[in-house]
Amino acid sequence: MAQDAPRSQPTRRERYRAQTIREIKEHALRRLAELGPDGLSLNAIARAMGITGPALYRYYASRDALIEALTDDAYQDLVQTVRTAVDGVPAGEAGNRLRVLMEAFRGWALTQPHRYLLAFKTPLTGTVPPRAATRHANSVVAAILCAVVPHESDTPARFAPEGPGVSLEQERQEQWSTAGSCAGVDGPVPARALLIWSRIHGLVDLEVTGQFSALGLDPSALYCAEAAALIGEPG
Amino acid sequence: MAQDAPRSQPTRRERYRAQTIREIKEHALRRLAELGPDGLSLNAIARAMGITGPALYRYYASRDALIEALTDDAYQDLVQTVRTAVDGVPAGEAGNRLRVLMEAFRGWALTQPHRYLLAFKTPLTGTVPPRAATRHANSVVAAILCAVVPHESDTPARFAPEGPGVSLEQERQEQWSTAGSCAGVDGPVPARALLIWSRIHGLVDLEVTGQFSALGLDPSALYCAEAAALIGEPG
DNA sequence: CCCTTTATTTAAAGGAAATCAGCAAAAACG
DNA sequence: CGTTTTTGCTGATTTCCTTTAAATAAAGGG
Repeated sequence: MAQDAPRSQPTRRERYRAQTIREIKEHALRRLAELGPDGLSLNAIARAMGITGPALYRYYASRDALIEALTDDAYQDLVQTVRTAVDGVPAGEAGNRLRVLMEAFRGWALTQPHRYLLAFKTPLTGTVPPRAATRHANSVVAAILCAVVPHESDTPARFAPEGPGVSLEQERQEQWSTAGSCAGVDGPVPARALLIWSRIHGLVDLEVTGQFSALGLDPSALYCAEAAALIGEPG
Repeated sequence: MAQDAPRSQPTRRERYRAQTIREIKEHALRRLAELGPDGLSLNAIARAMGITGPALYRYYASRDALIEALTDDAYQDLVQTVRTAVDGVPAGEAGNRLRVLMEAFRGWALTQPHRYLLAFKTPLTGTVPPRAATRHANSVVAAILCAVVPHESDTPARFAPEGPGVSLEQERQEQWSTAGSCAGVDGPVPARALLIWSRIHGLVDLEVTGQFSALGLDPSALYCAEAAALIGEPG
């Protein structure tokens, strides 16, 4: 947990270890893309890397730990991609920012569907990820909010009725100092961000899982229609 | 393949076999609900039934075959539930039909999230289900269309641009005589049904996977907002 | 009562996850 | 330089799963 190195410079070992971890993730993502989430086997990754299975357990405590790390990376990468894309559009052009947001989101998901499914297909319900889920969901909503709330705290309506809004503020300050640069996002999440998220997710998820192609049609026009609809009803 | 019995009455063996299949599915669904999709093991099912593992291979050729059967059931059940719910509302009240459609869809998904995930989170992309995917997607769209297209072929816009609209009509007549009662659904799927589907799916999927509860909020108000929005822009 | 079909079992091959004991090399320390 | 510790890895083992193949019990039909 606590790093012994005083953060002056990473030792040779640390660099080597970090590189190995990177290599493990690369192989894992490759197998994930080819074989699907169930085909992800630590043994196979090790074999592909030229080492034996148990060697990987020095880097990840279990198969689930590796999957969790990949999921974390996926959320982070998705959010980062969306953020940089949106940041390329002036804050004044709300409509264009939304369009860019949707295209960035969709593009990321379509170019690496396995990672999108890894992030959103896993039933967080139940017992699987306790805190990570909150962190991930918050990061996505924060990115959307950042993208489309024009100036500052617009917040046309609020959700999160009365009960369990406790652990939210905690999490936000514990783990989310990196989010930053989003003004007026202290209270419950504004409804507009959730609306946008659910519409984007609906389209992207149906497309990624192949439902549209099963129907024999191209959903591009639907994205345009949804973007237009969202711009038309800006809260 | 071909049934020898002339369909006059099922023999004792056939009844016994059907009951066994039902029992297998029950145990499978129970384990699916408890352990998730990856925890579904033919051996465990057999053990719970008091028989040995290989005995199940008389009923399902493989684990995937069982999953496929469960997926088929899930789609059929979902569509059936939605249809009967919507049929309880007069055809004139388009807004209420849409609301009932959304609530039926959501209710079905929330009461059995494992079946919803089984149906929609399996990456059909790639090699998994060739024809079944088309059948399933069509059944969902047909049910939505049936629910909300007011009188007959409204079809405000059309998708499926030009290319691969070949196997659609074939499938529709081969396997879809049961759909029936849907007027004006010969050509490409109207955009409105896809719009409704993607919005419902976005909300339901985020809720089922626990993203909303991870945010600490109740998405009920979002459903109302989306229903109102869809009624407000009826194409 | 025999014979065919069906249901189920045992046996076994093949693979994966996870854990343990042990070995070698690099690093850290004297 | 030499010793100790940490780190990376191997091999063996355990358990569990899927799936095939062969042997056995049960049921139905002539």
